[in-house]
Amino acid sequence: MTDASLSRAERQKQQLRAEIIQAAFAEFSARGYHQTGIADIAKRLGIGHGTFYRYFENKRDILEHVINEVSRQIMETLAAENAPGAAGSLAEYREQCRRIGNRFVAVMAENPDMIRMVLFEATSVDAEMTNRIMLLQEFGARITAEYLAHGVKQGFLRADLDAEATSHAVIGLLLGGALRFLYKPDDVEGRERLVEATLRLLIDGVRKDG
Amino acid sequence: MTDASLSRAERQKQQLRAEIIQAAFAEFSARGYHQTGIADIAKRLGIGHGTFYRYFENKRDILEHVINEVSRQIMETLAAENAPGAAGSLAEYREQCRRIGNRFVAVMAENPDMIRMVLFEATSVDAEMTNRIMLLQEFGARITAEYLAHGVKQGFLRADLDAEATSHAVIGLLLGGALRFLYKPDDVEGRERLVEATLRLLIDGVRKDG
Amino acid sequence: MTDASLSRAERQKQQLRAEIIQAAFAEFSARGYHQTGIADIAKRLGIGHGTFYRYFENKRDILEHVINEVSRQIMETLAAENAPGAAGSLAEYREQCRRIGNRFVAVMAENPDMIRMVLFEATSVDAEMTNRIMLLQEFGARITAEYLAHGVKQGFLRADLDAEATSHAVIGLLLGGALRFLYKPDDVEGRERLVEATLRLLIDGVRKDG
Amino acid sequence: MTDASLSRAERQKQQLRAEIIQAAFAEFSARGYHQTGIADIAKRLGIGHGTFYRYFENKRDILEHVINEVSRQIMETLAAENAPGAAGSLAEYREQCRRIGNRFVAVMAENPDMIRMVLFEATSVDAEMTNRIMLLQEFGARITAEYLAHGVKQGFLRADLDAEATSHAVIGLLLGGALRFLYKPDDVEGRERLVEATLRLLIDGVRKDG
DNA sequence: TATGAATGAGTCTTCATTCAT
DNA sequence: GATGAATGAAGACTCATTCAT
Repeated sequence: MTDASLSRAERQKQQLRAEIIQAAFAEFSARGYHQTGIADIAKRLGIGHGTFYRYFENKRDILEHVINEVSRQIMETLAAENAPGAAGSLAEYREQCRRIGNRFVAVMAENPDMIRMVLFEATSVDAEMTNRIMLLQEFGARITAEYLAHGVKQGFLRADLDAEATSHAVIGLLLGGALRFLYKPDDVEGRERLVEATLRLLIDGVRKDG
Repeated sequence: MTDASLSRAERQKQQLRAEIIQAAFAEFSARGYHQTGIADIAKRLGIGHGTFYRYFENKRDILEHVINEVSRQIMETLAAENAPGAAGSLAEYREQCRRIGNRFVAVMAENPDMIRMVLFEATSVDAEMTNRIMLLQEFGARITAEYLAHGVKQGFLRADLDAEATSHAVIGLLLGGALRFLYKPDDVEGRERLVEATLRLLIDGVRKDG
Repeated sequence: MTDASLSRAERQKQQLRAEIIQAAFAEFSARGYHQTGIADIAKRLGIGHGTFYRYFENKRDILEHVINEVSRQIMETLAAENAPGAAGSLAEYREQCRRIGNRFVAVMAENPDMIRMVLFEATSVDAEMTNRIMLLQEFGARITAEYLAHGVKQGFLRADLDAEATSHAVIGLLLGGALRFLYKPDDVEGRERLVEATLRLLIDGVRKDG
Repeated sequence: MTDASLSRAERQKQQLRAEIIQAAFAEFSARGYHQTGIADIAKRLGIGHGTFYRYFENKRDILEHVINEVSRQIMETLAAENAPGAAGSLAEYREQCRRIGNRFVAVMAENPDMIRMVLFEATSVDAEMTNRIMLLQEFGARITAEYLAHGVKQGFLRADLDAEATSHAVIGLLLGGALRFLYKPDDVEGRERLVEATLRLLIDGVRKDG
């Protein structure tokens, strides 16, 4: 994202831009989008709040960028490292799911506010923003569907599995898990049990000869 | 809720009170809590906005009542008719799940804004309100856990099932399904496929000898 | 004020009217005119606040009647019993002043809110009402001037006394004393010392051969 | 109060702050505290009413500052120039009283609304503010008591003078005089007669061998 | 006649956004 | 480019007053 060919001033600008997004994320998460003023974001960075408007159009604009950033991280989490076609057997598939699950858990544990941001704050602004969140879900579902379809083709998931419909159910599983982070952020044991239960439910629910 | 022993005036008051809650629900769902003014609610009913304050303390208060009403409906939907201990076999259990699922779908289909209200709007107001929503989830999970524990005891769900942890996963399934109603309110076919896929995932994921 | 020839209903009406004035006085004194609502007055009497408007035009109107009542009491206190021409010597004059002073103190001690009402509340409403309070002062000054003029004529007050101007100064003495009741309602000893000091200042300040 | 070391912007800010206090004083005096809106104050200065809130917390806050300013001026008037211990004889004492009296008259004549502000408006807001006004009186009384006590010690005021109690009576004299300014702002002759009569009453009322 | 439900004018206050310095 | 002073639209809430029952 940062380019070595940029001038020093240009890089500083990019840097501040990123910091504003970070600060906005922090404030929006902590107090909520509607309860946060532009001045709060600026104050957190120690800059004048007029400066904010040199980097972003308006309050809605910064939310957009915050959500973009969070979306990017979530999508990376779900998509990275594990190609849908990597698993060749149910055991490998189970391992792949566990890896993704653990990665998802790790990211959420590190920053539980990400889920609050996309599910609670972004969805209270306007239809367009809510729609973006829905598309994010859709994206997750599509990735998931590919995994499932691959498993069916490979023969270790049951042949009559409705990959597309099931993928939405799987996204629900992820959502349910994520919400537990918000309600009980410190319940590490409960979280691990939830991961296990979810994986078991998922694998047993989709595998062949289940 | 309405009492035949109440005077005519008293009944009219109860009636208007209920209508204000209805109107507030409609406005909050349509434009969002933060984008809705008390005047909007009053205008929808054709009453003066001062009248609103004869029935509710303030904006936060009406939200509370709206959420109470929605919560009540959701809890009724999940809890009514089907006792956790009613199923005696996997087949009966499957039927029970399908009945609950269909009922849930029917309620959501009739009023998809209920989920928007609890998941999107209520969660953007303050910590206390968000917590209430979390408790609603918790309630759903507890009911679900009873169903699961019963199945384990009866022997048609696998003995090593972690009923409590799994119940949270099941709530996620419900949530995921509900969100589809918001994104694609008119996709009846997709909805039916999702119900089927979710039931299949759930049953196969928990049943014995899975 | 109440007339035996009035019908029973009429007398009840007069009675309630008087009670409303009493209640308004109590509320205005306790919370202040601007902080008191018509509903507060009605609630104190246990009547509907619509009823209020059957007895008084509006909020301003009830204040007018409260002030009239208080004015009447104050004027009675100052004027009653002691005719300006009653004193024939300095000693008698001193006794007369002491009697009036004690009477004034007794009335204020019984109801210190009277002074608050006329000096603090009534004067914060509008020019017309403030003017009425000023006229009340004027009335007090005129009575006082008569006492003083009489003393000059009788020869026990100094011949060059400016009765009219001095009368305003004397009203100031009364005011100053009255304010002490509000600030230190329970300082009985201080009050008695103030009465003594005021009388001494007054008598020595106006007597002949001073 | 203004500091030469302040930046230009800082000085302008101080300036506007002072102007807002001035404007608030003018509006509160003219229409009354309760009848004055923040918008009225802003309009008088030709500034947006949002600007007001950059300088003062709320309506109550500006009143506090107005009263502080008026209090300061009144206390300066009463306390400045004339040390309580300056007079060495009754003649000097009389001159001192006349100087203070004239100064007081001059200040009141220039701005008769000061007395309206402290006595009428401030006392109609809440108990705390009323108490501040009482303390202002108390302050005046204490200064006065020092003058009186000094006179007693010097021997030109009578030995049995109750300086403290009498001081409250003297404050009453000042109050009574001040109220005349409000009722008859243009009666210069009456005012001079009142000053004379008050001084005479005061001096004769406290001097030795009276 | 008494009531209190309904009303909306009026006011405070916040905060996103602009722009002169 | 950065700043923060200024702005006013917007919105929550109160309460005196009216009037149907």
